[in-house]
Amino acid sequence: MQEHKIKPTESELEILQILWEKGPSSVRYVNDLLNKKRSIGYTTTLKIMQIMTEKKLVKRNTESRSHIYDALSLEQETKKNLLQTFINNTFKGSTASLVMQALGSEKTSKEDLEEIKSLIEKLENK
Amino acid sequence: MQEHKIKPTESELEILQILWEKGPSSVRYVNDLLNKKRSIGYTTTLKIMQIMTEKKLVKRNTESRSHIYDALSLEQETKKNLLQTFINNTFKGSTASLVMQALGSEKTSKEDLEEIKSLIEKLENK
DNA sequence: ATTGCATTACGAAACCATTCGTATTATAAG
DNA sequence: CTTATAATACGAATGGTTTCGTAATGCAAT
Repeated sequence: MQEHKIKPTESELEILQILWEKGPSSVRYVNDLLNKKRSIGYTTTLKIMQIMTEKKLVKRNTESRSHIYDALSLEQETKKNLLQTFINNTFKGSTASLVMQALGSEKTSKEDLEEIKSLIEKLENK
Repeated sequence: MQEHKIKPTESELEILQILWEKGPSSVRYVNDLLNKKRSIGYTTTLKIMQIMTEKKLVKRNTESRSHIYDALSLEQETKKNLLQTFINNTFKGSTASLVMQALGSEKTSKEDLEEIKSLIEKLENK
């Protein structure tokens, strides 16, 4: 369990997503991946990851020449927190409003709709 | 249709929610409502609303002594944009992931679940 | 050991949101 | 008209993110 609310910034979240997906990584590796999406300098990525270390969003292994960073916050936990904050700010705390808006305005595949429907049915039978 | 992406800050969104719900309002009125949730100075609220005017998030009528502000962006449109950005940043663009996370980790009432289910069924029959 | 390269460390600049103190202005009451 | 009150205008401080230049450092190859 975390002490403080985990609220990564957009840049930090970008990096966390990479660490969650790829596992422990060097700055070089993360920066290369980021640059496939947008232009960002190496030292910028480094700086953000150093700050993330101070904030305990990641931990780093400094044994080898190039430090290896690993996410400390869990993907699920973090997304859950971010989502809760977002629902509170934007949909006045109503999960249903969020879901209606999401499904209503976005194109979701038949398979995804089916999956969501069965989740709902599972939730209803509890 | 808007030229630029509408991205109100948290404070601005707080104010927009009030304007959407209550209609055109004075700074005094908005500030009083805000202070039911949290402590915020009158001139702070004023300043934010002035900035929102510059950003064209609201328009203001300066005819009377106390200016009356009105939301320029539509509630639906704005929330849709914010949601899309959030899904992109946090759920890699997957609406289904967002919905699963939302329904899975939050307690949603039976009525809401039913409503969502019938929305899904309506979407499936198109 | 020296050189060259990649990495980390440091610090500053630019930008933006938030906050509020103070000054100015308009209105209403007397 | 004068004064008190309430509103707006202005500007500045604060705090945080993002960005990057430059310096220092470690490592590997010669």
